[in-house]
Amino acid sequence: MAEKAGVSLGTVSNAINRPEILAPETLKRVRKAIDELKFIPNASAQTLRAGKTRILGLVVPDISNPFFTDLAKGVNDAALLAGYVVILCNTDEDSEKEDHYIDILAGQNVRGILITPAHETNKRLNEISKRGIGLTLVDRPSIGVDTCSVEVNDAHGGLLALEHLYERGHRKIMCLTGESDIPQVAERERGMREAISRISKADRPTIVTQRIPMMTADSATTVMSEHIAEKGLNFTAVICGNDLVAFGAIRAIRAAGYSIPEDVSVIGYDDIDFAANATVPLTSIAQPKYQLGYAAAELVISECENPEKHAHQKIQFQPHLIVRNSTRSI
Amino acid sequence: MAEKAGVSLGTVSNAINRPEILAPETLKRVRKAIDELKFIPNASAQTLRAGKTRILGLVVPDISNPFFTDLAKGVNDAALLAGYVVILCNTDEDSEKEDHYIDILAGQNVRGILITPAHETNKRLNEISKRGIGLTLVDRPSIGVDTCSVEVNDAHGGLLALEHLYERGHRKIMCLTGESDIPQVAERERGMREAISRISKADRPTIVTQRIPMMTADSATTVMSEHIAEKGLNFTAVICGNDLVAFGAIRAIRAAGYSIPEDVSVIGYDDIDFAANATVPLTSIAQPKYQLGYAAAELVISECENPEKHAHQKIQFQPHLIVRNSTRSI
DNA sequence: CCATATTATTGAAACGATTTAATAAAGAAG
DNA sequence: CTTCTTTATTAAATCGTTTCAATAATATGG
Repeated sequence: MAEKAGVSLGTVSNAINRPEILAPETLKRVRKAIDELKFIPNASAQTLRAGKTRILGLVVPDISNPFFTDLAKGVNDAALLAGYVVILCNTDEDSEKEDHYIDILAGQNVRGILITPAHETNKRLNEISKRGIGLTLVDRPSIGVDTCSVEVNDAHGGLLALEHLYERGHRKIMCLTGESDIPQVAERERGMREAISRISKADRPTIVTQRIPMMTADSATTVMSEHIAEKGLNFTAVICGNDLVAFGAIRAIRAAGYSIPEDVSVIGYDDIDFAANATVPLTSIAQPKYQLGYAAAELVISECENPEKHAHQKIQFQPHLIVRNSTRSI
Repeated sequence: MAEKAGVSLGTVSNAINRPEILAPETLKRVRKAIDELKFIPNASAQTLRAGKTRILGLVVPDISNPFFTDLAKGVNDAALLAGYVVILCNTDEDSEKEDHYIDILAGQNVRGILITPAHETNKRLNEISKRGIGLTLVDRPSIGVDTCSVEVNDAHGGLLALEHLYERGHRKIMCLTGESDIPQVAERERGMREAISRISKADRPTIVTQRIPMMTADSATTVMSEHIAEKGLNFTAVICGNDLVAFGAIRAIRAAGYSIPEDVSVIGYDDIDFAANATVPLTSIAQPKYQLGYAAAELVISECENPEKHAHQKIQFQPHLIVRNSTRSI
């Protein structure tokens, strides 16, 4: 240690953390020694003593999905500004991997965790808070857990999608989405039902729901192909769980010899950057991805820095419809 | 602490790290207590004792680019397998941000750093190694720095692109790419020159190089629009720095009233997932993105775990051409 | 049945910082 | 010249783990 300056290590600590209490002359001497020895405090020791790091954990189901990429960017930027750093955890929608990562993050003493749980709210989440780790749910409502959350009005998104198709004359609509234990999926379906209930009974469209195991293009292609093979094209429009799913569905529909939007209208969700550049520019429900991440990071950080006077809050953004060429009137 | 099992903390440590030396009965008891108390070892304390963390830093210029997303996924997966965790740093191609992140990572005592430097090799990189932090260059040759590197044969990629266009009759080719201080950009141009040199002198195509400040779609659109406005369409094909740049270029070309591939052939680089689903499915040079990240992570980890008998190595992958609809014969 | 070898567990030191209480030195007041 | 403040510095405790030497318990052999 830097007692090359002829002082005790307590004084060194003071020189770094409370320079004002040192005699100017001593301070100068210590600083010189610090410089000469290129002394850099050991973060682990500091953490161990203080019990808190400046690390956040971000747990997402699929970092390949540009939605989460943009979100992660928002988180990173907000974190950097506050002097935090982010550990990225990709779960591939696998609950076990999710749990494993949560344990690792807890072990790393992260100060806060931002998570989009892959499935229904994870039991482990309660333990996180109990451990004194900040927690914010991202793009998920906070049901059953007492935390902050940042979400988008999914019911409204579902409603927008359905109304759009209804107005264009579609009466047989497929909903190609994830498992119903995903709160978000459930919410959007609720919004769709709400939209339907507003329509006069005689004219109500029928919905055929097709669930896919993973929210990826490949998964969507497989399920859609099977559906068409078994039941034919028993719909004129598809509402997809996200844009990747929409791309996958389009691929399958085309492979079966149909065209978009001539034979089938397709609507995506998230409005990722590529939606505009897709083979058929994709009609989609836009969400403020970057802002979602940014706001979420600000929330956990505020919780971390001021745990006692922190009140959990829920920020909700509104989605909106972007009409492009993948949907048309019939 | 978990002396609920009625053992000393030394025994708990043994139960976790060298279970074979414990009496089976004791082991069972300790494990039960660990479960019940949801005990997770404190990484800071472990780190303090061991003098080393199990954290890697990944520094990339643009996490929004699916190329880096896939790469990051590879890094994460390899890291998870070895019990490491990854801090993600996005620099937006900004050297200052890059330096700042490197300092932060050093302060966090990361065990190793994986970096794709935005510009010419960063001076700070030498300091990293000196500090005993593992270092591997990703998707960049290691010039001037003594490290491991994982790269793709960029010269060959450039050659493939040029040969493809030459074979299809293109003789006036634009190269829309980044600053020449990016080694990768330089390498690809070298490959293109090599391809040209193989062609009989009379028939050699001319190359007009247009550099863009950032490797993003927006940046490409701006530069391409300006070029067309000033000089008209003085080329029949464009070789782009990456697929995002290609999308941006296509947007500008279309906005100017031309069609792809009728008026201009466009070739991208990276073959990101969306290349196949793009408005015009994009011809591109494919790189093994995930493997690149995976291999890089394995390299740093091996360096970290065995610093003394580690020999720096350079892994090189080969790119290959994927022909789609954005290029055609003239 | 004792001595020795073997196995299982424990106690204490160490890692590197922060922090608090204690001490030493200097200055002011009586 | 004491005594009391004030200021500057230090010694020691602490954080949660790992590790090694020491001890206790059990088994083996003579």
